[in-house]
Amino acid sequence: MRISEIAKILGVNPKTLRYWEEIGLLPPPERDENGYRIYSEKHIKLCKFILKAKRVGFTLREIKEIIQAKESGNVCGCVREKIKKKIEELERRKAILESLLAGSPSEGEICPIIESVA
Amino acid sequence: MRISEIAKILGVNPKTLRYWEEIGLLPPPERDENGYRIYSEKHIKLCKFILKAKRVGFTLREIKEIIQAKESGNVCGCVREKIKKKIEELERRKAILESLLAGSPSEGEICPIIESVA
DNA sequence: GCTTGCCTTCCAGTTTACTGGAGGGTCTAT
DNA sequence: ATAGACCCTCCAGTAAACTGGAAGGCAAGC
Repeated sequence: MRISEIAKILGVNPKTLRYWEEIGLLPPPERDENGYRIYSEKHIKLCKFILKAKRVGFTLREIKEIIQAKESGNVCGCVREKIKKKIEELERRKAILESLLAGSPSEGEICPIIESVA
Repeated sequence: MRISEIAKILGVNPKTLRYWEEIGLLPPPERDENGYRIYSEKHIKLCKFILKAKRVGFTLREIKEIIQAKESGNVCGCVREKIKKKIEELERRKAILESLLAGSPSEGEICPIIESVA
């Protein structure tokens, strides 16, 4: 399938796919005799993974590392480590946010954040 | 106190403080007769708030909005809304990450993420 | 008096993840 | 045969949040 078709399925701009290819995130697809990129189901799966990984906060660099780890075999430990660290980071953030929300006992009276600023 | 002093206290680059001032995040401090910026305790508090807000994932633009909301009075609702949305976002991310980790039943055998890719 | 170490402004570069446009080729329908 | 919708490459720009460097001012110490 051609670039705009897969882009539509994934809900991304075709340029984004070329960009991912350019930075080595996406393996270069076959080309037809016109030089048009021809993508396969494998690409769709990989792109969906990339989008998912992006949604949870991995950078393209990190995603690339995960994909490369897969290719060289030694994967799970590395990936699990990354994910656990992300979760810890999210929990830290959440705790701070909740502490800000919880700051004022009489709900909605004075904003604890702004209090802590002023 | 001068720029490098406050920068040291906060653990940031003096350039960062000038940048924050430039984008209107930090109110311009007084200047001494040489034109040097002179910061007060108020600036330290505000900067600490900024750093905290950054740590939990607010952008400088959002932080600026919060600070401006404070100045115009109508604050708490807006800030609480923002925080709740951030928390929801974090929870969504966390759920996805945990689903990835939970994917393989026999701990450490096959990486569910990579499985879902290949 | 000269170096050192601050400070100033201004301009320019960095990273990440795209996005847009120019300039040009190809295929299909009318 | 010509318009429209694709595709290609390449170059350049965007946004966010800095960071670096040049060029120059001031103040203290040897």
